[in-house]
Order: sequence, then C-alpha cells, then structure tokens
Amino acid sequence: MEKSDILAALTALGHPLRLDVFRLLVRAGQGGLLAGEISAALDTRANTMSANLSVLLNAGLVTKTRQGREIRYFADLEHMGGLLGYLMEDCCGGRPDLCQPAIAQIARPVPELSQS
Amino acid sequence: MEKSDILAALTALGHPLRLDVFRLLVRAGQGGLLAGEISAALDTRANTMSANLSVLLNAGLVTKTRQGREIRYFADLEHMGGLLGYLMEDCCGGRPDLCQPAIAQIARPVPELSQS
DNA sequence: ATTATATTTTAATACTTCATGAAGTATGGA
DNA sequence: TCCATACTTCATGAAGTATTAAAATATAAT
Repeated sequence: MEKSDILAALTALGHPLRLDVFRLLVRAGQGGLLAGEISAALDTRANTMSANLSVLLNAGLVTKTRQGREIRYFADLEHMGGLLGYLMEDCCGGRPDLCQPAIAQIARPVPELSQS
Repeated sequence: MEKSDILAALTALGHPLRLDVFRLLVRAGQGGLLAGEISAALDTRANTMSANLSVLLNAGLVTKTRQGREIRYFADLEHMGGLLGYLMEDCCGGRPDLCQPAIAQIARPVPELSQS
C-alpha cells in the first residue's frame, strides 16, 4: 500500500459524513446498502451523498455494483485492514506494545510467545 | 474517545507533511525532536512546520515541552492507540478476522487460541 | 415511445485549508 | 540592556473542498 493510498484513505475518513457512511456500510456487512438507503439513513441529499461516496470509492474504502437502476455499496474491509497495518507498522513503529491496548480490543490477546 | 477527536486525528494525518512529521516523531521515540530538527529533517520552513505541528498538537497526536528556547515534540502513542482502537472496533466491526492481516503485521501471530 | 425512478454529473457559490513573508514573543548570552 | 536564536502568530492570496439546484444518464415499467 503506497503512501498516496494511505493519505487518500485518511482524508476520506476525516470527514464526519463519510466516516458515518463507512461505519454504516461496515455494520451492513456483506449485504451492503443501496445509495438511496444510505442517503435516507443519514438524512442527506442524494447528490451530496453521491459526491461523498465517490470520494470513499476513489480512496478504495468502498466498492459498488449496479443492480438494475439501483447501486449497492459495500465497505472494503481488506483495504481498511491495509490502512490499519500501515498505521500500526509505521505510526506505532518499534513500540508495538504501546498499540497493544488497541489491538487487544479486537484481537484475541496473545497468550504466550512461542516463536520470534 | 469522541467522534470529534477521531475526525481531528484522521484529518491531521491525512496531509503528506504531517504524516511524515508524525512518523518521524514515532521513530525518534521517547527522546522526541526539537521543532528546528523536524523542520530541517523534512526540509520545510519553520513557520510552515509550526502551523502543521500545531494541527497535530490540537489533534492530540503529539505533545511538546519547552526546553530553554527550544521546543521538543513527541509522538503521543497512547492517543494513536486510541485512534486505532476506534477504527478497528467501529470500522472493522463484527468481522475482526478481516482485520487480522493488519494486526498480524505488528502483533506476534496468535499461535493457538487458548481461551475465548 | 413515454414516463417514472435511482443515481450521477455539472456548474455555481460558499467555505476551508495551505504555504508564505513579515512581524511578534520568549529565552539565553554578552 | 542589547542582540541573537528558536519558535510562533498574523495577514493574505492561491488552491482545494463542500453543498446545492438543475441537468443528465441509466434502467424499468406501462
């Protein structure tokens, strides 16, 4: 993952509506959500939402597929994983222990270290 | 950690110079770096750097202490950990397995699961 | 074909962010 | 007290980003 991709993802998520959209899509899971459902859920005009969805799309954080005249959006969790990997590697670098509180929230705590 | 804090941190890091500054400070570790050293290392005017350091400061990602007439900056890894925790919890939510590739980069891989 | 629905694109305006030169503040040394 | 050094603040113009109404596109239904 290149630095420009990281910057695009951080910039995309650093906007209140887009952060909400992304979290909504994460919660929606594999079923995703239609553009209209997203607009309605977050009480936002269709064209405003479209512009913001396209920022998330260009940042690689979401994907879409057309279904008839509707368009369904999905969170791309693999891409999100790549962003987190970069942040943890480069921005907690050398001191992974200090990021452990964050990791512990989601990952099963490492019980014992068995190999370097 | 409030949503506004998350947005401030994402916005602060979503800028090429500030991302570099933060990573530099992470690498510098507990010793931190002087404002002038940061400017020199990243070949940036003092006032431009000062403005960007203050964005990182307001976002809670760095701290500073005055030492005589110099000012020393430090990365705040705890704050970074809080950001990562939020992103993993809320933005990989429900599917921690999909964030595992990211976690695996930094955390020692879990050898066996020994407790739920 | 015509019309309706779902979404995007365009173009305009309002607003925010950015880097910069110039000026200001704070500390230390002569 | 005066000057030098380290850093920040201020004011400004240029560039970028956001939201909106209106127009355009694409598909579906009649």
